[in-house]
Amino acid sequence: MEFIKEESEDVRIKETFTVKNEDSEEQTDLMLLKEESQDLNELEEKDQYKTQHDFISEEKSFSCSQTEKTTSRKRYQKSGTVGNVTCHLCGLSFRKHVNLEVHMRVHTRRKLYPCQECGIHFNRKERLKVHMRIHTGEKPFTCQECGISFTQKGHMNGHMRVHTGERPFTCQQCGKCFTQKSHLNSHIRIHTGEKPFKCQQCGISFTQKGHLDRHLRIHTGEKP
DNA sequence: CTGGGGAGGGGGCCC
DNA sequence: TGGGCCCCCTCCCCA
Repeated sequence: MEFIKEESEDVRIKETFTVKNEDSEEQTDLMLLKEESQDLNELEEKDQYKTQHDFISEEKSFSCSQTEKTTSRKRYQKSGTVGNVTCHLCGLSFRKHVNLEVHMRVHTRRKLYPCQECGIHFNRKERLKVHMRIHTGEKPFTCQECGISFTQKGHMNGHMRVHTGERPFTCQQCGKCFTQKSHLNSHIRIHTGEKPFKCQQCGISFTQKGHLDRHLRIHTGEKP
């Protein structure tokens, strides 16, 4: 599995693809097509129209999950908001040209810093440096309250809420507070009734992806 | 089965 | 360019 972990968006696309196509030979062929398409894109960056056309074809060929693409897109748009520069391949906007250049590596695969341990590529050396802590076990940030250590300072800061009791994320509907925004977002679905994660086998829907994954084990017979 | 919550991986953006 | 902050998403566990 490591070989597909080059970059998160690719992982998502390929994982979705794997679910939808069970013929491994076909997968391989299409994977090659994808590679070729990307190489083509790289070679013909100057030809905007053709490159765009290729990218659209790629989407159709691989039945990339629209929701996953949308999620990915939202993530970029959230940070990039309405920017001055736009990616001609996927339409995402960025405030600064330098951010677009970094983003373009998603399409051209110019992730220059590979992890020697697992092969994941990163667009910045510092990202790789942080990533390497997973392999080295280095956890430079230690909670002074309980001694638990973390690979990232932000994670330690989040952890500190366990001790401080701080719950900065409040549900506007019921007033319940949460330590993490993603947990609030999950909670809000209780009020909206939104259950985006649906079992294709029996139609039962879930508010959290993890709950669907757990449910799927009923069908697969998997007992971890 | 459901909802809540801790922890961790990785990306965007700012300085 | 590198460091840092903040954020999103996911995994997994517990009640």
